[in-house]
Amino acid sequence: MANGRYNTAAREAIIAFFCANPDRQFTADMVFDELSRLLNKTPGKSTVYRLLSILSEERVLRKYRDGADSGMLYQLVRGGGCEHHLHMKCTECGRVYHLECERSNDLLGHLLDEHGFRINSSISMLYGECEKCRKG
Amino acid sequence: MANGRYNTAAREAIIAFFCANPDRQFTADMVFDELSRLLNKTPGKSTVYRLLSILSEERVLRKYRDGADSGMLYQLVRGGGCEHHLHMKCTECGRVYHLECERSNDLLGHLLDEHGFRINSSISMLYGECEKCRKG
DNA sequence: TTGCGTGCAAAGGTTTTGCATGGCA
DNA sequence: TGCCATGCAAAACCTTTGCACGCAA
Repeated sequence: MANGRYNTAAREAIIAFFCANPDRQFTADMVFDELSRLLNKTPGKSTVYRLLSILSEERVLRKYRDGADSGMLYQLVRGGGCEHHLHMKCTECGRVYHLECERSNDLLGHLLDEHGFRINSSISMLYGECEKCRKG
Repeated sequence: MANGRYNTAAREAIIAFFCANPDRQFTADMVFDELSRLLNKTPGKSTVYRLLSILSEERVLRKYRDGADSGMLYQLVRGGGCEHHLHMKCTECGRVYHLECERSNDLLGHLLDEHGFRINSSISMLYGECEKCRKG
């Protein structure tokens, strides 16, 4: 590989798994369980932890915590532009929505201009219920 | 006490400590260290953990995690109304600001009416730099 | 052939829990 | 007096790390 890393089965499987679930996030344990189901030969848990850390450093994944109970969570980093809009995570289904609407960006400008707060969108998260879950 | 709990020195000291620092948040370890400095007789660490959990259940404190590295954090719950506005935490100084401005609330209404998202303000947090920290 | 990747087991840090004792009301 | 609170130590949990071996390029 270009970056001085080898392209192994475990690495490919993890990337493929996250790409198949771009708007969801998983703990190391959940990834481990999924790989166990998908692959014949399951990588060890420490390999999963190591790959998740490496992929986070490479900015392929985002690593964060969420709420009071969870362990570390990992999610695929979207192509680009996420630093320019807010995100909202549904507390029911866990999906993350990109709030790429003008009103959200207006607020960020207002907070900077009038309140002096420079919000870092890529690490901020709003929580609530999405439409599907509210009406479901 | 009214809620079937006893009012002990450790409990009072923890509440007093958080009341003295209403806009900051602490790990159990930090609370333990502070109490060690403030009190002659320091409560054990497990007592600190237990009291922090109990106070969180009683909604005196809020218990949450933050970012990729931190342990559990605890912060005093403000008197009321926090469920009606957004909050912003400065990544430099750690202070939490209450965004009780019309524009923030407009956004919440917009997200509900136009996008179907019902944001839960009390568990959402924006991160960024506050004016003081930006200007050094 | 070189050096990164992997698995296992052990270590590390944080938080919780069991149990006997101590203290509030 | 009856519960709740506390301290200590052990357990539980999640994540990282050391080391020897395996495998990609």
